Amino acid sequence: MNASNTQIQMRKGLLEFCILHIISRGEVYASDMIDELTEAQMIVVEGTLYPLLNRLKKSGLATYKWIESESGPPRKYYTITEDGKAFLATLDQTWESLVHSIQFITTKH
Amino acid sequence: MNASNTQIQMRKGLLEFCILHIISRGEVYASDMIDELTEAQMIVVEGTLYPLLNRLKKSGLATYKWIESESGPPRKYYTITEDGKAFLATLDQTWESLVHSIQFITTKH
DNA sequence: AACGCTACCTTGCATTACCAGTTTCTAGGC
DNA sequence: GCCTAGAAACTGGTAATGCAAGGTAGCGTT
Repeated sequence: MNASNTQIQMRKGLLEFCILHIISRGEVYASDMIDELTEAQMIVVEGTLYPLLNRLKKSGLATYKWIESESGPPRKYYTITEDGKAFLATLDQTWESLVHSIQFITTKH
Repeated sequence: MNASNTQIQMRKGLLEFCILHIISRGEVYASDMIDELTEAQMIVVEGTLYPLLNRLKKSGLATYKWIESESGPPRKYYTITEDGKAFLATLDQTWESLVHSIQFITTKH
């Protein structure tokens, strides 16, 4: 039970939330997402991201289309679906509730 | 991939954080903790709490002593250790960082 | 002594993130 | 054409955690 492991565990499930937000703003592919997450200090590796994207696709929350690159292999550009938008709205609420709950517990005299 | 499951996943690792905060305020036993968490709208069941408390004990972050009840079997009253206080301080920082990261991602134009 | 309640604990399952690779595809040099 | 380098997507295997559904034991009441 060390701090780095706890950090990982705290982030569990929040990645899905972050990815949905990122793809809700426009078409991006995996490397773009990693860049954005890294900028926000949420380090993610490819091996984590790809299974997550496949889960989102399989659940109908996200979709993608192949777009050829000017240099290199084609890329999967992801976008959010209508179902994804609705789901994201509930996740926003869940996150708000969670923040309030933690606030309540951590600030109690 | 439904909302309730996501809710569960989002809370992963945060329970440990909450429990440490609760026992840092004084001696409590399991039912007290569940009451406090429920009041904060963090639903927890016994099967989740007891293994977590054993982990905290085994890691030296928390300790307990048996106290007899006026009505019923004796109870384990938990308190935080010095190591637990130090660990809790790092968790406070981790939580702050996490909130900032999510804030950064969810509010980006 | 039989029952119910309380408190503590255990087992099996599902989910998720990480690590360490592998495969596929394109571009460019020989 | 052939080979290498690099980018992009993907794939087991492992570890950690929460949940559901139980089980065990002590205490008081009837």
